[in-house]
Amino acid sequence: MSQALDPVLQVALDVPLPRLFDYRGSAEIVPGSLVRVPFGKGVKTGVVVAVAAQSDQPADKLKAVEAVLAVTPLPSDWLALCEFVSRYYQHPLGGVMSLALPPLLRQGKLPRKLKEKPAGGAETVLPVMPVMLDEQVVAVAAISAASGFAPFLLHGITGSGKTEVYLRAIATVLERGGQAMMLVPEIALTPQLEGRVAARFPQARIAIAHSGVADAGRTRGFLDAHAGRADIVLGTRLAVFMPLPRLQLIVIDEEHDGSFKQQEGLRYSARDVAVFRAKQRGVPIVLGSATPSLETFHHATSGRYRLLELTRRAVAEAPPRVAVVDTRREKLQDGMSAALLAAMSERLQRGEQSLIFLNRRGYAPVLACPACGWISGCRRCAANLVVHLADRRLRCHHCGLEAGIPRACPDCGNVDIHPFGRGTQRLEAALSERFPEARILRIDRDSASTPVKWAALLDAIHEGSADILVGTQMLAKGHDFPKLTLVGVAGADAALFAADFRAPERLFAQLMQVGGRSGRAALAGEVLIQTEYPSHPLYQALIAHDYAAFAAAQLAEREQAGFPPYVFQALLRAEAKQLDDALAFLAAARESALALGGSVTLYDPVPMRLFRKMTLERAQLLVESASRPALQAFLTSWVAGLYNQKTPRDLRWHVDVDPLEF
DNA sequence: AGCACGCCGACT
DNA sequence: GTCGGCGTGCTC
Repeated sequence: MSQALDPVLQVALDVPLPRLFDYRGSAEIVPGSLVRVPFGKGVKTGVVVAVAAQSDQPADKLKAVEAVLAVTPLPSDWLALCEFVSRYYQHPLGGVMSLALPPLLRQGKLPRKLKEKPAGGAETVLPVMPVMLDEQVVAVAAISAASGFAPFLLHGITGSGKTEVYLRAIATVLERGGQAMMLVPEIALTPQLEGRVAARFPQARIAIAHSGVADAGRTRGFLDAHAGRADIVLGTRLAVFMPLPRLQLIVIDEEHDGSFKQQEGLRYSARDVAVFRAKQRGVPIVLGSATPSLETFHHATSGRYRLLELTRRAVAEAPPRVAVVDTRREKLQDGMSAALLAAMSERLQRGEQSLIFLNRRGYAPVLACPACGWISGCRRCAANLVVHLADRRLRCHHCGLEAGIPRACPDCGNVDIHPFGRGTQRLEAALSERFPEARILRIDRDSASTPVKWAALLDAIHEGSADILVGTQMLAKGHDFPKLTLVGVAGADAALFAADFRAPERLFAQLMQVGGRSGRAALAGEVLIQTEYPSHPLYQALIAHDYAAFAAAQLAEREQAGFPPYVFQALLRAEAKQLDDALAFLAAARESALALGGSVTLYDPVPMRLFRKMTLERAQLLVESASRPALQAFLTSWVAGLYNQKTPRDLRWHVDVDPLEF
């Protein structure tokens, strides 16, 4: 009799099904509780999402909750955040929560008893507060004066002191007894930032949240934030899910960076989720960048976000001089123009450093047979194996497949096969021939494969034991190289006319960023871009250091062509053993979408650019709408239908809302 | 996703 | 005669 009065708990479980599971509970279990429940054969950990008087399920199917974890129930705003993410990205709620919870809680465990860490160091050293420029003062004042939801774009050129603005805004929040959350794109950037934050706020308790933090530490950080013990949460995209009862400020550094978007599983954008969260909690959010994403810049110019500009360098005298080298009429020597070589030799004589930046993706050399046209392809992917001379191996960058370098062409037996394509290794060899006295350092995935190797490379650069650096995107981020005064850029033109409409945006950001590596100390910097399109607006904007002009031109093009941010997109992707199966699934999904109606545009299913990965054939279907709510409403009913229809066993599908990569 | 149940081949 | 292949179906 009393059983019928037991409350029904709706529990989110980490199973790939878009629904909750009902259990019999007891009156003291509230939403937000973590519970252990019997599920199928075993036991799972779940989150109580709601409590109801009765269930849609027949009473005899309901099982009872086995245990309640001794954790303060998660607050309703955290549940609402997960529910929003689940709805927006069309991902089961249990899966969202599983990602949002730290590893131990996910498994239903608790970390070992917390050591009470004394708040603040014993000897309190007063932090050094740099003097700010007027623009920084204005920005800090605007952020600190904001009340309620207030999104800011902090657009500041490299070296203009964005971090100082963040720190001052955080200081205000801490003085008011609030918590602050700061997200950065990469794990590699957190240690140095952590040091800087800790030095500035010796009294504050800081929780670090990224995938490199050990399970117990991450779980403790989560509980510290949840209990209000942590004052500052610092981390990568997953930190956006930390529960923060006293949240008063969110900072997203390098907001344009693509790594805020997860590219597998739950494909969420931590930046966009953070904006939702700021709105939900009614707090200011600062999106900082030297090269904002066009989405964010569009919001800023249309008045949805408030624009704060830092136009002056706080740390160095002048921004680097940017110039183009017209390579149309010139015979390049190993890919380098006479002007670039001359500039490099000048730096050598002066004892300064040069950096040659190879932009083009897939610059890596493949093995090719000139006799029959054979190329070293990957068995599992629609990609080529890349030659790694360091350990004389061929490697696939998509699936990790490795092979030795064959002596002869496997197709025709020709022994004269060799790497094709100008990679960093080739360039390094050419440079050491040309500048035999120079100490050359190559920085790529091979030479910086581990954090230790990477740190050693950075040390070498810092202490000046290298004259010429050769590298790819890795070098663009985060680090100051005081002796670097020349950046040469090769192979950038491909991005100007790429099929990917975001390629120019990325190129601009990258060149701006890599240019910012030069001349950050007392020495003036110079950037030389080799190009066959010297008058291209993108390069002209770089020369003029005019992000706004570039962004305006790009936005005009996007609007004209009907690309984001003027249209909203989602992709349905499918992968199967046979490409035809993936395409057939998408074609059927398209038919069901047409039956639903709604103001969306449905494109044809097409194989993905990397149409085979890990032996699976992949295809995708693009959906667009000029209206975000219309797209969302459509996706909700469409995806519900996809879950209900039975799909072949070996076919996997997922939705990518606001995709960055096609 | 797991993990069951459920019918057809090569093994002690 | 069984062990076991992975095809379908369910999990409150």
